Amino acid sequence: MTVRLLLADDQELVRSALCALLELEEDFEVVASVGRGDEVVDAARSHQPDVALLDIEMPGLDGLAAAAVLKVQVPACRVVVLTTFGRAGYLRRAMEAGVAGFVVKDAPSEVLASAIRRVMRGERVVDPALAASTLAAGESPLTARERDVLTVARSGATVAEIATKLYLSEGTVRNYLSAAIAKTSARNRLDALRTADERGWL
Amino acid sequence: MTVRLLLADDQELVRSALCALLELEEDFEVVASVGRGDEVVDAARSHQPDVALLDIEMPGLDGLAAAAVLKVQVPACRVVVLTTFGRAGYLRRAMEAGVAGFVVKDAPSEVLASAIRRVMRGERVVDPALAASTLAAGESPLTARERDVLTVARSGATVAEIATKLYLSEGTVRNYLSAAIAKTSARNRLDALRTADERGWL
DNA sequence: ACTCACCCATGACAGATGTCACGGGTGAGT
DNA sequence: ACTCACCCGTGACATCTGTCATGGGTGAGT
Repeated sequence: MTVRLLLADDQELVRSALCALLELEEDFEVVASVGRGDEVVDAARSHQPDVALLDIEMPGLDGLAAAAVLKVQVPACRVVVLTTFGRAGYLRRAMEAGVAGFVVKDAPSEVLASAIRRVMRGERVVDPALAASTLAAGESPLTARERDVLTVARSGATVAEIATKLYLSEGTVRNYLSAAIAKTSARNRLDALRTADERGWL
Repeated sequence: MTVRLLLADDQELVRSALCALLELEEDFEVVASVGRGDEVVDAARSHQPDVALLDIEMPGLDGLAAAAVLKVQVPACRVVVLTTFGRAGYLRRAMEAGVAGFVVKDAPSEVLASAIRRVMRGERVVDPALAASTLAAGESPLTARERDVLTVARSGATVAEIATKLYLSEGTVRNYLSAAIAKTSARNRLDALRTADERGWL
């Protein structure tokens, strides 16, 4: 019984390389391959894969968002997220999206193959080291607004510009930034941005 | 006549996937495969590949630095840089390192194959769109010291901290930062960091 | 009803940051 | 010799940031 696979990765070369790699396994068959997040669901509907391998960084639709939609629209298709970064926030969001497996790209290829097979048996597969770091990073202490302010600040905007963009007063923006800096125990706006980003709090 | 290839990429999965992909071609043979930049030269010496495929982001030694060393130590081995980002600065540094080809990972797989074959014929291969953007970004107007200050600032350090770390006075640090901000026509330290990074000026 | 967390805002203040003008030292190129 | 670019520094100034106290409004939970 062969496993029918859907591949989604925005990097053409990586995608076709993965395809070549997986086709080497006797029991795998790649039935569809897309380069954008918003093409995942359509492809899954028409090809009915058993497992979808999704990268997170994709144009159109985030891989995790795609996973969430897939969960509803094509529930028979299980999702394995395959991404470059094992960042804490990603894992958390992935779990919330109902993902069955989470594999980082610097794992050896046997890990991916075995993850796919185990997911097919109904198991949930996550790299233990990753799970630990996610637990360590914890839930995001940032409120919605604090996140908003931080993400706008990321582009290098001044307080005044953030205020205009979010229809807030400058004082309010400063307050949110201050709160965010305190919660990340940073010294700076920049520092806060860095650590919040690292822990997947954005 | 088969082309002997050396693969270097820190992501296990991508590396073995690329290996599978390239082995599909009749005239390619992967003779070595490493995951760290500082293993490239040793592997090249012992396996004598015709072409080395190097990723840029690697632990130990930068892919471009590895290319430069290779140029001297194993001159018979041509280098093709294969990387995620087509950032302007990378291309420039690659050319300075004497690289023969530059391919981005979101190119289709035929591009990589043909690039390798063309490099074997002695040609230089660069994506035209990439070359154009590099030309547009231009040379870095930043002086060495301005770069230093910026890179330290990246970690979210304050002026005082940067000063201590670089053994400078605070005033000098402020001056350099100010100059860097002006040269990138940014509004901020953060903004300057962003744009300088984008253009490969760091 | 009451608490609590979050939203938004204002005002005030210390300290950090960015800008400017200025000066002195070095080495490379003309 | 002279220019020029870069290095490093100082001092002063305006502005931007980050912090704190304070207060009002909302909705969810007890």
